Amino acid sequence: MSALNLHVKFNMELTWTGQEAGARVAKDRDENSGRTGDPVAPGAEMLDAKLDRNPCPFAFRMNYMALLYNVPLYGWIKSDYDLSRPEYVVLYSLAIARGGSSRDISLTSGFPKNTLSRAISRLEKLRLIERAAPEPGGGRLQPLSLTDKGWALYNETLPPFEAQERRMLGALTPDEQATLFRLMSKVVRGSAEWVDVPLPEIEAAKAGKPAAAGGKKGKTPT
Amino acid sequence: MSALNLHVKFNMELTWTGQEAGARVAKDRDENSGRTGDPVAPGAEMLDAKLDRNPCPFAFRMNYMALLYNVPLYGWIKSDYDLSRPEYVVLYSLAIARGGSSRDISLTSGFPKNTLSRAISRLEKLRLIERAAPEPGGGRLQPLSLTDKGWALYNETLPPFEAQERRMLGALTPDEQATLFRLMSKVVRGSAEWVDVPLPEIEAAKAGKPAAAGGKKGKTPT
DNA sequence: CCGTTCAGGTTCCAATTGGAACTTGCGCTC
DNA sequence: GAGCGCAAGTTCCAATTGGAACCTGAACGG
Repeated sequence: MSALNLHVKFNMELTWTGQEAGARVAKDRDENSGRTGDPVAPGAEMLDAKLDRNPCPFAFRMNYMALLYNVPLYGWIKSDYDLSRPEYVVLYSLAIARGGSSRDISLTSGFPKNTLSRAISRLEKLRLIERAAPEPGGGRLQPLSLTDKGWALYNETLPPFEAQERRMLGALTPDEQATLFRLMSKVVRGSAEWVDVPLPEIEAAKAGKPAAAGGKKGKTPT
Repeated sequence: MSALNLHVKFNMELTWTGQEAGARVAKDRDENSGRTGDPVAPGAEMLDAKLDRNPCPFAFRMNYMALLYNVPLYGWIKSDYDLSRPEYVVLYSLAIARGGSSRDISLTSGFPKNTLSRAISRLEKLRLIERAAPEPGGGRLQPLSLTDKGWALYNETLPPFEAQERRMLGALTPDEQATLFRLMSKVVRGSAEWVDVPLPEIEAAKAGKPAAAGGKKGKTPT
């Protein structure tokens, strides 16, 4: 991740339609450059396209918002604290749920366990977290927790994360914020119903066309 | 990204409070294992913590939802079509906004331009996209577009993306979906106001503590 | 026109990543 | 209470990634 400083002005401009229906993008300044004194932000047309003519408008918004949030914050954590994103995620996760294990963090953050293993080792070496003795009934899980130093770092770095969140939500009224919050909660909670059910559409695609390019593990059931 | 098959059951259990206030996590089966016939999903406690006791509840939901969506879909694209995520993003972007350039895709997807350069080269080699002659007034921008083969691949792979989106929104009524959609749009559109304004909280932190660990470019203004 | 600036795109290379195989120790069964 | 299976965590290594430097051609000013 890197760039991301769109200025986003809504310009409509749907000139030049190719052969099929739909809009074209190309350059932005176009007819404006040197004429209208209104410099359209670069990439604005594709942004509009992705917002307005997207078969997955929800997914795009979601990913774009994640970008807006994560890029500046983790960039800052990296440059000012020299912690990678997985490392900071571990720290953050333990601040919220002390005693959590690598597995828990993996399941709630999506990072693979080897990446987390490394992150945890480094944080431990930096004396930001520590491993407790495994719980009696808890299998091989290693309960982790923040050291005082870890807590200090967490407390020191939290405000910008909160601020960015507030800033993003600033476009909404308090009521709207509450609604957004409620609906997103519903989606997340609802995901329990289907997370481990494979998408029928994918199964169908696989059945019809058993692994396209190369077809690594070309299983062709039926 | 890899795992992600939580079953999410709401179990409350706030036993064992450390020294400070707050909840602990550790293992899940805990008192249940072998007793209650209700196997709590692994990681459920940390999930609950991240949902209920998170200073950035909005950001978590956002990232978690992105995970739910992206992991299975891009995993499938990788295994069945041997395209990386940036590669598929290029394809998708051009399907929506034909004639777009690498720069546009970078700005709307967050991938750095060298990653996209590679992705574009590969897609071109695979005859999925092609570069058009640069537009007259468009600087050095390379307008890109899908080949017939590219369109075919896009049309073939789109349904699961749409299906996953529908599945995620399945927890909401149509009205709620419309609301969620409206609010997310507002947040994204509103971001134009602040994307390139550095977070005051970060600036303050930098001023007070000029680059912590190591302090790569230790600028100490004032 | 010619030089300078600027930005889109490419290349280089070191660092990070993550799939896969492996290790280890709990907990279950016989 | 010995063996087995399972899953948490680690290690290995090849592939991907992305920061930084670079290249190149358009646009602009003289």
